[in-house]
Amino acid sequence: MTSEELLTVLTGLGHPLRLQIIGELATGRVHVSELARRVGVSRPLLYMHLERLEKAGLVEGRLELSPDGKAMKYIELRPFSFTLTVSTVLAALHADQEKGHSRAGDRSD
Amino acid sequence: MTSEELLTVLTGLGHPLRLQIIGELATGRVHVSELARRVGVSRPLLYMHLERLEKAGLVEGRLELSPDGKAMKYIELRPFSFTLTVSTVLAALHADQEKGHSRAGDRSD
DNA sequence: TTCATCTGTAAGCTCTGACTAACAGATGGA
DNA sequence: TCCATCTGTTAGTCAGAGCTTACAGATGAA
Repeated sequence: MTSEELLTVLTGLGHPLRLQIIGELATGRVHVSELARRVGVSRPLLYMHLERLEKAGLVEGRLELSPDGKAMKYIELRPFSFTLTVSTVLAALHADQEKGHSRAGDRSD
Repeated sequence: MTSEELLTVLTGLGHPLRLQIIGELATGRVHVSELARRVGVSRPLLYMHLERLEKAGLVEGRLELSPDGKAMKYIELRPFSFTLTVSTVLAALHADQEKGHSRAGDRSD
């Protein structure tokens, strides 16, 4: 795991609303509009946060057809487990060098 | 651990430069000016990042006198270990309610 | 005294993450 | 038809994290 991937997870979880979203999804999958109502935010805003969670691989969206024929996008939690220690960080920084990234913040692609 | 504390750690680690700082400190304590040189940033900027790391409890600063009488602020890593799972998040959200932190979307059941 | 090093902070700029308002398209039902 | 629901996107505002420049004070050595 590179530091870039690690950072995607860290900053992905690093927002109160996104923690709340994780909390809501813990009990089962929910479609977007319903989720927006539950956490009390607008849909466009929710989309933005979901995008970050999805990029971090913490959440997954699936478009389905409801019984009454309406398109519904269901969001579900992807089980995750990360250990945060000094070793984790060192491993990430080391993985960067293997990939040719000389420093944590470098962007060559 | 409340979600606020969890977020302090997540956003505390959630920056490339701060990961790099952790990496530098892993081999041993370093004083501020030297650390700034190693990670290649200005001292004022480093102070800002150190402040965040310190608030998250990941790092500790100690002012000491060098052999030649100069004041030196040594930064050292505080060993940490956090597990990031859905349960962690749920526990944090639960801890919030115990503390009476109410939000807009809170349920009272 | 002057220089080089260390400490610490304040003022300001920039850029992006966070957020709102408004749009456009599709479906089922009254 | 019109209304209610769902989907998705764009344009724009705003606040704060991130960063730079500049300051001020202390020490030891030349």
